[in-house]
Amino acid sequence: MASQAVLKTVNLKTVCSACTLRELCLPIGLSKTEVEALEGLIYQRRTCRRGEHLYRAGLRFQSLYAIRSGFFKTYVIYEDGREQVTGFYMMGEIMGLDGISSDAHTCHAVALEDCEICEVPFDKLEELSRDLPSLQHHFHKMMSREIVRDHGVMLLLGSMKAEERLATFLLNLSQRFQARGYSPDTFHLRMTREEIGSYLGLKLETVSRIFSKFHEDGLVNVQNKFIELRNAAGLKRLIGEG
Amino acid sequence: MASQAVLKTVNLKTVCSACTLRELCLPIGLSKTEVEALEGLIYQRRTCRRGEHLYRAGLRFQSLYAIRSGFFKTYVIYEDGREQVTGFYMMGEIMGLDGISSDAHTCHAVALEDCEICEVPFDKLEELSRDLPSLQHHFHKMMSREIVRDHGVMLLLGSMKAEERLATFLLNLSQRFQARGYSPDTFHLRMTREEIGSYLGLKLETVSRIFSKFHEDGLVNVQNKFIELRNAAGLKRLIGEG
DNA sequence: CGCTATCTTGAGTAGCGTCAAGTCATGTGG
DNA sequence: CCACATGACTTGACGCTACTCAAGATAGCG
Repeated sequence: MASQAVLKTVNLKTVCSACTLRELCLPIGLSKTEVEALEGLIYQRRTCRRGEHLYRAGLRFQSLYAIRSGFFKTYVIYEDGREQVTGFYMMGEIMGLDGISSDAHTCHAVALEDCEICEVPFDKLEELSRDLPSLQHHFHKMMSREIVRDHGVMLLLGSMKAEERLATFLLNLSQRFQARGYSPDTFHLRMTREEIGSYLGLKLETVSRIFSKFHEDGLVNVQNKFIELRNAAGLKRLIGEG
Repeated sequence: MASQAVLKTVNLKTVCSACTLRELCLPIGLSKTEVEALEGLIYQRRTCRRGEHLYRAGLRFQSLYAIRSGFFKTYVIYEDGREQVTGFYMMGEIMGLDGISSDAHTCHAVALEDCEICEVPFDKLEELSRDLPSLQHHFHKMMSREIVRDHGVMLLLGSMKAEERLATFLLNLSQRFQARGYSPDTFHLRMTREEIGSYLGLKLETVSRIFSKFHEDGLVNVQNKFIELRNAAGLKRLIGEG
């Protein structure tokens, strides 16, 4: 508990230029002075405890949020109460891009574990990006990447079977952990079966059953939220045969 | 044929400031001089015949495309040949935003009828938007709107039943036609049942069956591609009861 | 007018959802 | 530190939705 508090303080002092995530986050490809300018506009670095909402649909949009550590889910709620998870976000990723369209957030963002985030006021970011073409361009790339990511989810939801969806999901997580320097084969799921199911358009029982089947087939070891990929090639093959 | 050619010439001469779509397209909210600056960077206005591809996945990304008239679909193809329609685009809408992320288009765009489009070189647009904050902001809104739209499709694909999906689809088309000054109750579908099905995560037979059911229930008149909404409220009610 | 693409409709089936019961993990208060 | 409550997960039985396969009708186009 004490060591955690210390860690938190250290991290919160870190600036973009010293952040290990700068190659994944907004500063990608910026020069030293450009990164310093970007640092200057970060409104505040703060923490978000597990279960806490970072923002809610309908609230006024003012800032984007870069995740320094931790794990979030975003979701939308339809009029009749239906809930759809629209994404899982981890360190180095930017949340809140959906809010620009109408000056209000259109989805909810909740922390799935204790998190640290950098709040970036959007008007300041637009202002700065007018002076820094490379920041401007990288910001456009990040928005575009979100669109491409969503197209991938549409493909998954629209034309994959349940097993293919879960295999795709696991391989995607694996690849993102690897890009952040973690093991691609061994990781903890931060979300429940129900949240996975919502994201993949499946019921939680189906997710559970398929985890069990993958386990039996020797593709993964599953112990609750602890996942070990035993045969990533097998998972990939599973997707290609639809 | 002759009258069509004349029409085409007239339209191609039109500039943004005189375009009836300026309230839906990039010039939204720009001043007169700003719109003129935007006009200056439009690379070319050209036509695209039915069945012709405007761009293909993998090709170098250079421009965005604003639709002046006509109808497009975009789709992605997975390694194994699976095809997923990711969107239908009509006049005033911008295509190609997905290409920014990697300097290459990530999906295919094909005209579903003869079209007229304005090609906007992206580097020029970034350049100009550095000088025109309102253009910059509106461009960001358009990208964000695309993300929000995709979230809506994810909700549809992830948690709606077949009938709800088709009802949502019809109401969405209706609303977009209305926003363009056309009848919200009477329109021609430009796409096949198979393309609708791909977009909605359904098979073409299912789409056909549900059209027939809607017809029997007095919700819509369906005569091939000609659609007449007879009871929009009924369609809306149908969605709310999932 | 005939060819082809598109659409409709039917019958049978597979895959995933629903409902239900029971197990396991987590955390809290006594 | 243990007992218990609560939420999360697993597994089974059954049912329904949407898919598959197939045949025939219709529309669009040369």
